[in-house]
Amino acid sequence: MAEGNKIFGENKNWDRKLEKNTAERLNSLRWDFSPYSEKKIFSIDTPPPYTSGRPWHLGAAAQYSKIDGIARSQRMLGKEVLFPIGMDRNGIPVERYAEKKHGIRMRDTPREKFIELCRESLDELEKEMFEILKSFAYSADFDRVYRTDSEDYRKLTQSTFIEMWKNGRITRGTRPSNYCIDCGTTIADAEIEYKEMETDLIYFYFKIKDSGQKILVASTRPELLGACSAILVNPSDERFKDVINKTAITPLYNKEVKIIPHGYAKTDFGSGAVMICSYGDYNDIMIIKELQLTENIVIDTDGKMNENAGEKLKGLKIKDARKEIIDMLKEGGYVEKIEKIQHRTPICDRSKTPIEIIPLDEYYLKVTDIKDKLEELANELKIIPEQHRQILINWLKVSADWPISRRRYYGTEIPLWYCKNCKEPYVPEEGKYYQPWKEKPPQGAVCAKCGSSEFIGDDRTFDTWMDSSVSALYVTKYLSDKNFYEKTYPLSLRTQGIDIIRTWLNYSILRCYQLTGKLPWEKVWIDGMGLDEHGEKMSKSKGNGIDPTIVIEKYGADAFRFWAASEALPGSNFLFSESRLQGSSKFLTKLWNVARLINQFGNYEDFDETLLNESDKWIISYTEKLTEECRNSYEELNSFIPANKVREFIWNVFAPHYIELVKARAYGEGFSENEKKSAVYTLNYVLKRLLLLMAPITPFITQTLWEELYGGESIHYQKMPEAKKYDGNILLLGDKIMEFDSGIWNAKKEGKMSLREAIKAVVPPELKPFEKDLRGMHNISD
RNA sequence: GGGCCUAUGGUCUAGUGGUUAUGACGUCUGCCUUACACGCAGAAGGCCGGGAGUUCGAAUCUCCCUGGGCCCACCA
Repeated sequence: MAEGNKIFGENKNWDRKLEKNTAERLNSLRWDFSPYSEKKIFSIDTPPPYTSGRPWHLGAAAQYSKIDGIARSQRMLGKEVLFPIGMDRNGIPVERYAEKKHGIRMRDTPREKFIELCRESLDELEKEMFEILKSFAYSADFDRVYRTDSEDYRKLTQSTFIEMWKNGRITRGTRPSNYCIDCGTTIADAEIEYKEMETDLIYFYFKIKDSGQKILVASTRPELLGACSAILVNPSDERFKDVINKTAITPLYNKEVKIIPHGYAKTDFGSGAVMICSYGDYNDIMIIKELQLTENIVIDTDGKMNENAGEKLKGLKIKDARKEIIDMLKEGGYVEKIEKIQHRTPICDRSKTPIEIIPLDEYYLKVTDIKDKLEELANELKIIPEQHRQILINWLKVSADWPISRRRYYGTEIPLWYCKNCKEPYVPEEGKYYQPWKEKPPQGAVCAKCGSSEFIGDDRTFDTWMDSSVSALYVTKYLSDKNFYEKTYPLSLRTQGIDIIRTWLNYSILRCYQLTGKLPWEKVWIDGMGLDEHGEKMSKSKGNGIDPTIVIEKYGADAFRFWAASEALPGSNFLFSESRLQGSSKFLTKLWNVARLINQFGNYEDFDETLLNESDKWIISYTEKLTEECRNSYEELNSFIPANKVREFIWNVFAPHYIELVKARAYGEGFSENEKKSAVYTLNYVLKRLLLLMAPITPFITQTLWEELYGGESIHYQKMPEAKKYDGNILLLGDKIMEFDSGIWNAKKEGKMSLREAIKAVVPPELKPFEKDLRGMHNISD
């Protein structure tokens, strides 16, 4: 206590320096989870943050601080809380990061070496992320961090894949992929750049079958004419009303294609009629899928035209084929005109070559046949806030089978081999981590079809969402501990951002349902986005990301956490604002000074509550009502309400009215010993309660004040008190007290009196029980 | 371009059919009142984005428009 007084004496403001004094004790608190606890289990599936070159900006840190508030409040509400922390470490972002950092290209680097470089980067980046999390006292189980690229985790991803394979949930199909002809590989969306390039827009005619009519089509990709499977015109376009739904004949190829009315065709571009080819661009993919048109591929992976393009074009490179076919169209008299246009072209970010869309053989996870069931599950799930359910439902409605294989290096390997003789896939047993690109299949592997024992490993990896979509299974020990799994699955809660509903939420439900037949959680808590001060999403490309460490160093972690909790209701977007953050920091200083004052008076813990003064009964009733509101909100995973209610109470009621009302009594000036004790007891009663109510949101200041004033076990091991019965009538009288105070203050102000000066005033009859305190507070004379 | 969400004093936010619309930050005025000047007290500031409708009555419900956000797709 003596030391405590010293801390109070020297520090009039709460700041980062004081937080750092407490940080070590705060971060060393442990909450070991036991599935056998008698307490109610509350298990949380938290997002494993992506460990990549992507900066961990303030919006993300704010979200994690709110999630931590949920875990802390649930502990204080008496639950046994499973609060794991994972690191998502698979996939393209880290590959790109390593490429940039070392100035290398993934496919020019030996795979083994490249993986090693990725892992080094991940370890460095991960360290920084742990530091950030600990800087604001994230209270997850850091002793058991999981990593999605660990052998154990990848084993789970692979085992669940094998299980699904055996259940017939995996299919093969071709998928239009980005392909760079110069690099000779598929490229990821992240590796695509867009560049304005000048291109020829060719206007040429198709004949209409069984009539003398023609239709004029404009295309930048005439070499795909052989792949044309439909012509689209806008249904409202008067120019085409005579030919809609008729059949056109492709020039040169003489194939029949339908003229289909579709909103995708814009009346003001080109001729208004667009030909759909497999595949000119991504819209073609959408349209071909939507209208169930047949694809006809005319370009091979070497960038040359194939036999489907016809004798004259076969073997030509795309550019040459385009020239050739334009000449052929001209010769045939089909061409109306050629326009030069600026065209935003997708190009490979390395070779700067325009990308081609070419179908490749990929694995899919079946979705379409269980869409209805998934929608039913999505409706059963409790979603906070409710309004975000629609986003999930909308995606479920349009979801197709999920392509899960990727031609990348740093990811969980697809655990398959293929028979050298007959190409039949060989699937190993679950329960082991496999690396088919460098390992032989398990000993004794024999092809089920032809009996051969020679195999080639699949060198692809999974889409990263294949890993993260089973986080709910990993943290509940689906594979490794049956008892644990049964006690913890389904989990109580999934927490995540609104931006990954289509991916993480959607795929997790899909995968976990397919494997367990159940929803993975009871509730999902979906937070909004942290936006910059202009309301735009923080991102590396925009350069508007704000570094949370700088903000935390400047204003303190609790100010940051309090700001995050109090700024917006869960689910709403929140804009970064330095001045509001400052406001939070001022509030904490206010609380600090309230505690400094109360600390001076000591405490009388054994005071008999039946002897309480009326003013004290008033503020205690107020406190109980506040407790009720806060507890209810915490039960509903909402810290916005507690943060704001507590701030309003402290700043608008407790400090200006109650404390001023009883200050003289607490000092013992002109009051009996019992009256003094009653005030001091109540001041501590309320402060203690406020600290408990705020502990989940602001762990540093509450830990510090609790240590200084009340000692004993950490505040974070305490239970959130239940609200006692309170007197509604006295609360109404309290409002009158506050009105009376304002009246006096106004009168003194108008009379240019100092607040200490004596004033003549009449205390209204209903405030008689408070008269002595009021007279002391305002220095009222007769 | 498509889907969804959203719009409250200078800035942010509560409120979700019914008397004078909540609070914070900022602004202005006056105060160092033995916890706090990162404070105290007081004040100004809002046709609740625009338009139409439902209703006895709308910030609150419906439709349209406009701005913003998220995800998806990116113009033959």
